[in-house]
Amino acid sequence: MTKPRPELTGQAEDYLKAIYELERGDAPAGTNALAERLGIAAASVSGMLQRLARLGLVKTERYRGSRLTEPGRAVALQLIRRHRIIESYLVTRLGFAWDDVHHEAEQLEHAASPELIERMAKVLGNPTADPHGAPIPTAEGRVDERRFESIAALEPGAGARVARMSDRDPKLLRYLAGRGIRPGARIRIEAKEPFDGPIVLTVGRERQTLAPGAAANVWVEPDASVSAAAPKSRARGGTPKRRASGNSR
Amino acid sequence: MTKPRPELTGQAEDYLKAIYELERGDAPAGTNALAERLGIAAASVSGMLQRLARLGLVKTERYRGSRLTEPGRAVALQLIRRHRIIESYLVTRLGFAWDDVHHEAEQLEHAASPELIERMAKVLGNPTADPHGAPIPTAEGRVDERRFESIAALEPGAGARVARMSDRDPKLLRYLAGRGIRPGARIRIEAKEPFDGPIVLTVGRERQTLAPGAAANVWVEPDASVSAAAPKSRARGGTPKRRASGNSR
DNA sequence: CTTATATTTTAGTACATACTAACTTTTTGG
DNA sequence: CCAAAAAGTTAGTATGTACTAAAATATAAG
Ligand SMILES: [Mn+2]
Ligand SMILES: [Mn+2]
Ligand SMILES: [Mn+2]
Ligand SMILES: [Mn+2]
Repeated sequence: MTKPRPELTGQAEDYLKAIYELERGDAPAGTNALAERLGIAAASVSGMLQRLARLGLVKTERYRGSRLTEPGRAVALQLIRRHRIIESYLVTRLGFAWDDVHHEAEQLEHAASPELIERMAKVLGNPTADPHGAPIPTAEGRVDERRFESIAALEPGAGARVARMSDRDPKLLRYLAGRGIRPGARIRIEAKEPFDGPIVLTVGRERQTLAPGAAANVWVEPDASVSAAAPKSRARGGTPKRRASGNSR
Repeated sequence: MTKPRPELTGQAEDYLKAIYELERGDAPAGTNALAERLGIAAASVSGMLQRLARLGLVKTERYRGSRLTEPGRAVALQLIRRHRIIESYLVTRLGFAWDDVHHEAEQLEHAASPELIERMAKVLGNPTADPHGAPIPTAEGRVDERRFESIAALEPGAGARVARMSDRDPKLLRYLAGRGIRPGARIRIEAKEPFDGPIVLTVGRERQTLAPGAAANVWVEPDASVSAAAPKSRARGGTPKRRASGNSR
């Protein structure tokens, strides 16, 4: 039943992926957000969105934003599958550094055939997450879409397990990894300065301080085994904590 | 010293590779030949050649043909290196069929970074030939450029070792492999019918008949150990044997 | 030599993708 | 509710790459 969708360009694929990553349940992906994410002028994005709409891959509401149609979503998920399997393969079979594979995968994802991807996946034992903790969609397009909270959203006293981190900035990844922060790591928030101040946390048994800009790129799931420990002091600050919502970027 | 040549498109790279493969010592690559090889209209090729000339990658003599400049040749050789290492990797590490990798490599060669290629090469132990017997240029751009004779050019009685075969047509590759003809195989020409008739040859100890159209895609090096055996009957035919020249395709 | 054929280039067009500048619509803050 | 700011779109242009049809040049045949 899979229609032989007439070869999309790599560019178009990247747009679909970006929309997938930016639309948030009810909220469609904004043109400016897409433009920034893709490093392309907003005007150009407008144009491309119209083409994608014409192809039935996105639904655009003028001046309001865009969301994927079902076919568009399917394309995006396949691309994401390719990306994440490639990343996994490069790290585990070819010795790439985990902070360095994103860029390579960004290119290869458009050139790798489904056969290649399935062969890689098989060699790897059909992994379900990439090196950065991101879930890998199945060949049928199913994917774990749970959203996690970022470290920046946790309150002092909270314990958590790092589930996933953004792979887009190698420098940031290296910085975080150097502090022991990587998928699977257990952390506990010790203190949090107001006004977007630094976050003090324990990683393993090291105490670390993290800028909220960095913390926003690390998503965690609650971890009861660590949680109960520290004193649940009322958050002291002034700024009303806006729940820094799930896994953007 | 390597100027940061401003990212060529994959298309442009493929043109350069095609020119490399089609120019023959003195003879420049013809526009029509390029067009056929690339599956593109001759008029379009004319246009691209002008752009490549403007970039200093080819030298075109109007109405006469094109040849690579030194920089152009360097680009072509790097592309060929990527192509052949990818083919080798896919066959030996990912279980691809050797008659099936060409198409995949044709895409990946434009997306794979030098780092990826060198990592693959290392894992493979820096191979010097791809699965079809084609030599792999070094990272510095050195390559074995010997030309071999095709089976079609051999006289009855001649013994030879298969050095290399065209990888462009999977069906043909499967056909030939099914007859034991693959790089390294030892053969001997038993008879050759005139007027482009079939070629009778021994592969291992099997006797095979081969159409000249197929034989033209297999290149061999002389093998003295087999050569002396059969009776060197004078070629019987009428057609003056035009030396079917080296490794085209 | 001269013409017919083969090869190659030019002209004109199209599509994908990008840009900047100018304009329109929506959102926000007073 | 309204003006300013933010977000998004349109207009006009550019580049890469392709096409077909027509013209130019080179080569082969008589
Ligand atoms: Mn990409
Ligand atoms: Mn990743
Ligand atoms: Mn190619
Ligand atoms: Mn090959």
